Amino acid sequence: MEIALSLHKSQTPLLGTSSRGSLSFSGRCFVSKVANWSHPFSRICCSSMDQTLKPKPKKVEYMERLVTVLNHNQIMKTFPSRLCSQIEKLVLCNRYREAMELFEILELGHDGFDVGGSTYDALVSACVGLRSIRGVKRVFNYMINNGFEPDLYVMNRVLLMYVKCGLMMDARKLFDEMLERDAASWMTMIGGLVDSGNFSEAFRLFLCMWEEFNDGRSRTFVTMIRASTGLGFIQVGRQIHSCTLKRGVGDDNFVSCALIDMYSKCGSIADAHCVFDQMPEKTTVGWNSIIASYALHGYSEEALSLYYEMRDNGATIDHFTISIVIRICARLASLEHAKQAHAALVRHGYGTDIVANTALVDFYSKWGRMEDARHVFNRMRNKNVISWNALIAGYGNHGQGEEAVEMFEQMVREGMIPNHVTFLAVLSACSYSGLSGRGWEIFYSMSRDHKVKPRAMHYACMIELLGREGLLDKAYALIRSAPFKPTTNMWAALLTACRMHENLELGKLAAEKLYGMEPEKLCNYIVLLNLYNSSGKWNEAAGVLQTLKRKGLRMLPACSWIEVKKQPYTFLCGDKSHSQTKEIYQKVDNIMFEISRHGYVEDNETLLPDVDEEEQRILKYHSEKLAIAFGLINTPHWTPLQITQGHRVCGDCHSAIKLIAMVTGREIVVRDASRFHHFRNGSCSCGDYW
DNA sequence: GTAGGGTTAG
Repeated sequence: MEIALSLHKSQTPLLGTSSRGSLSFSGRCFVSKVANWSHPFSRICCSSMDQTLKPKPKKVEYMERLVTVLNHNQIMKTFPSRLCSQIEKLVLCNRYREAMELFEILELGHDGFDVGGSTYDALVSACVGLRSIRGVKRVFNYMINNGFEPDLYVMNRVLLMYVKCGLMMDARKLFDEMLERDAASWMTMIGGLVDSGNFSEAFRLFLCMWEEFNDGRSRTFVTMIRASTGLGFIQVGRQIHSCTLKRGVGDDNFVSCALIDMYSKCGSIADAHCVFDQMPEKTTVGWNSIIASYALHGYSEEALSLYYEMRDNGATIDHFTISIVIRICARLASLEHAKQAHAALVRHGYGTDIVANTALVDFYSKWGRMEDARHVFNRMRNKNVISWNALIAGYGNHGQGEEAVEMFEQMVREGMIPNHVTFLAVLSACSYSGLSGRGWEIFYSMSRDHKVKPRAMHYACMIELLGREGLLDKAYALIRSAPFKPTTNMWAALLTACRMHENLELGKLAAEKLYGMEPEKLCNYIVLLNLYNSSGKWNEAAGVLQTLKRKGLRMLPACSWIEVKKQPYTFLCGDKSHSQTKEIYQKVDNIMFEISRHGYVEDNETLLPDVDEEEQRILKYHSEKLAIAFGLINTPHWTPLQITQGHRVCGDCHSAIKLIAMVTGREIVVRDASRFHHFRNGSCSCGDYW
């Protein structure tokens, strides 16, 4: 075995092999007669996915009547075998629900009829397809009651079903109890561990398996490459990579794609590209993997040009490709490319794909084009929790808090189970829109009604909500009442609220907590500095400045850029390097004059009170303002301006841009690394997000 | 002879 792994010390020792050839875990041996095991099922509660299989009273009546009629009929003698062949046919064409309905007739009318291996196999397949624990329990009970000894194949299928349903405890129990195991049993179990995020355990089992089966087929390595990706240790991934080369499966398409993904997620885009270059045949999945890799590392333009290269090379574009491209467009704020991707989605026949459509909802939501987002969402035939979350977050981030709450309520009514992201979206929507009462109701309902434990982010939302209302003591009390150690997000929310409401004492406390946790983070000091400045506490402000100096923390010059005719133009604060400098400055001055008539008052609060007058003058020419002026001069009046900033928008700029959007009638989208700020006709709906 | 594998969305 070529792989040497250093796993976490707290792990229990490796599996041992008992004299009977079965594995023992933690000293306990789980060998028992397979036919007797009914316990894995007895503890299983019915999955919600089983609802459709639950016979309705009327349906039972109908079935019983049907069976009674059949019992009185001569057909009865030949009927079960016909039923079986019908079940197998239905499973072959993926009509699992109907297959299980026929099985119900068997259960009701033919208990005692041993249907035979192939039908059991088909029935387990149907349950796997339906992810139905209750179904497999029924099939298995029928099997055991009729004296059928499940063979290895059927056992593997049941194991797979547990794994696919995420019931890893049951899967493990079954796996331990299996008298016979082959490579498929091992890799099903290991794959399940990888899917459930238990990567080190997956490696432990893999090492055990390797002693028993030296299974060097490509699909085994693919699973272990995924495990390396999950572990995040590139060295482990490299060792698996070298194993694939030694075994001669390094060129396998599946292996290559898994490797591209692994190298990219472990931080090496160069290695990922190297694997891609060496692929003998560049498949769609290969292209998708490399495009996604570039996108993951923030190389959006490169990713997009790879997509065009893929298209030009005649590779098949699939729904994965389009989903990735839409995501890239969201990051580039490129409406034009996104529209093309939307069209390609429909043209290639993936108009109903849930992931691609969710990516579109997300794209339009990020852009603040909520009508478009809603339109795509409404047309989706299938929606999952992520689709709902994207829409709710969209409404929330663009100031439509009531719509966000409404969608949340509709989601719950329709039986979709909200997760922690849903609550983050709806709570921050309540916070931004000042829906305090509703926010609290939802916060309390999280663990009570939806069994979702509030995390630090949810607390931070509530602290922000209280902070906006000026209820700073309550916000502080909430921090102290949290059942975990308060995080930086929570203190930062309190500090921001203190700055907003000029509460020096609490602000100082929050800032000190933050200094302890993030001593090198500049913005924590700046917020306190501004709080001191606005309260006229010059000595304290000077103290903060001294701390900054001592720590060598400096403000980086702000930088923003705008794309005009596919060409990006970059501006620094007070930048004079551009050839149109004169016009740009004139435009900024004009706009400033214009918006001052609409109530804009320049914020004279400066971060560095000791800079001279000339510098002060330059500092007011924020990079965003210059970029917007450039955009106003060089783009047609109907196009929205997309400004990207390398920093967080400051309060002064924020109100200025809002007013510029109003007086010029232009739509302005300002985005930073993680989120969009959207301004349209003077209404702004953005807030800080973590 | 069957089953276990890669890429996408908040």
